[in-house]
Amino acid sequence: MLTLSEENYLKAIYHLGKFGSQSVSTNAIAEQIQTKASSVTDMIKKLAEKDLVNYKKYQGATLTESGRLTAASVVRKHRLWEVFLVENLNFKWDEVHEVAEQLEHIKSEKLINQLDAFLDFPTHDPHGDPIPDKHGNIKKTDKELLASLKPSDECLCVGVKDSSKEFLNYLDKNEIALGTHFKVMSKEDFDESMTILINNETKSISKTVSNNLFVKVI
Amino acid sequence: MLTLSEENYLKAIYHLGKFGSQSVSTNAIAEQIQTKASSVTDMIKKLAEKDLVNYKKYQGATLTESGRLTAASVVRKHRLWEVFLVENLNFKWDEVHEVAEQLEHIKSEKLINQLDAFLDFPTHDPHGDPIPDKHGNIKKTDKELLASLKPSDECLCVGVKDSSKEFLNYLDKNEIALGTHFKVMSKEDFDESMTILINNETKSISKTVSNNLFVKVI
DNA sequence: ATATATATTTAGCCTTGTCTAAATTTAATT
DNA sequence: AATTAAATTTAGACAAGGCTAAATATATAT
Ligand SMILES: [Mn+2]
Ligand SMILES: [Mn+2]
Ligand SMILES: [Mn+2]
Ligand SMILES: [Mn+2]
Repeated sequence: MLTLSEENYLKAIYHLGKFGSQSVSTNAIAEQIQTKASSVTDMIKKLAEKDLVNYKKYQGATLTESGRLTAASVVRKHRLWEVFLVENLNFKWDEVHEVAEQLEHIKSEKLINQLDAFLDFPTHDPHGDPIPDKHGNIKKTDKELLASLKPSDECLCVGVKDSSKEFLNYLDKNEIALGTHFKVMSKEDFDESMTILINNETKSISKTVSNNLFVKVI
Repeated sequence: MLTLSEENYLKAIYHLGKFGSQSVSTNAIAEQIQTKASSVTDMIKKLAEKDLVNYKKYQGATLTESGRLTAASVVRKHRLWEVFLVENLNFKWDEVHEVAEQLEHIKSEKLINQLDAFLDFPTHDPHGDPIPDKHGNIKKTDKELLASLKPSDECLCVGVKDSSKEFLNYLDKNEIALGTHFKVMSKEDFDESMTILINNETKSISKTVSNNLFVKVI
């Protein structure tokens, strides 16, 4: 059975290295987990010992199959809890993350599978991120960044790349949520800002924003 | 903010010493928490430092008001989660405790208050134990041990004193649950076993059993 | 190819919470 | 009251997980 700390390291590698398939640097993990590189080295060694990561000195780490499965399970729990908080406990999408960071470490097969059923087997969390199934598989839907669209393109908002409180609050203020319909009106060459039509209102959004919104073209 | 371990020590004192009002011995805490007396001494000192317990060498510990409130909050969370697991996630009353032991340490005011509302403000957990309100108060209902009743007394089962898996399984097997109606038919002088009427069936139960069932006389 | 900068690892220390063994205090018996 | 037993505390050690500073390896720039 893994500790909370070990689970967090596996999750970091999972997120930073394409589900753990790509090598992730010590520094990147330290940044993600808000710790020091030296602590990361220690922990990676321990995880390698337990056959959860592949590690070669100075070459970063990837997840083993066992490590990937564990990380996916933690992510699954995180996202299912986020759904529960929003759907049943009146949390807003910018309030769920910290609590889910705690709940994702609760150990009970039955709990998570029953929660999954209770929520009617959701496929995505409140930020549009896919929920791994109990075998760690995610079926990836095709989505792209709003920034990549051209004038006259229409799409639905299906996810956020940055799910920081600040960005989510910005979206709330501008009445942008999952499912919101966008039509690209124009794109400024100078700074790549966009004018888009939302609910019959035109709004100008910066490149930073369009680069952090996932959409599905329709 | 307290650690998981500190919370568990406070809870132990709360449970062993009448909500922490009575002095609890080092050994009793060690037994409850499954640790060694020397570890308890260390932790009690730390909690006294933080003004959560009153401690005098060799005299055991009581909870301060602050400690009592914290302990009650942990117990509140534990019991609310138990209700959730039984009511919404298909857990049986003998399956909830271990998971609640983990969930009780999740830190979020909003989470627990929303959970309380979601469950419609339950007053008792699946074992009949009262749920403290957000101020740590419990309104105690009058209940007594089945063992104290006399022939011809009738009552409803309102709680279990021992909520071990073994006892709960025994009750399941004998179709005894919260709300079950009992009528005492006779009491054996020799071993204090009782014959009671349950669902029009007479059953003989040992003193051990009648001493662990809380009932409300009607 | 060499020098410099950056990334990573190592070494040594710290805190939390635990343990065992020894010392001390309190409780129980003679 | 003196002795023995039991409970409690102290002393010293350890593992987990973290940190800082120093050493080493890799990457970048001259
Ligand atoms: Mn999240
Ligand atoms: Mn999310
Ligand atoms: Mn319980
Ligand atoms: Mn209970």
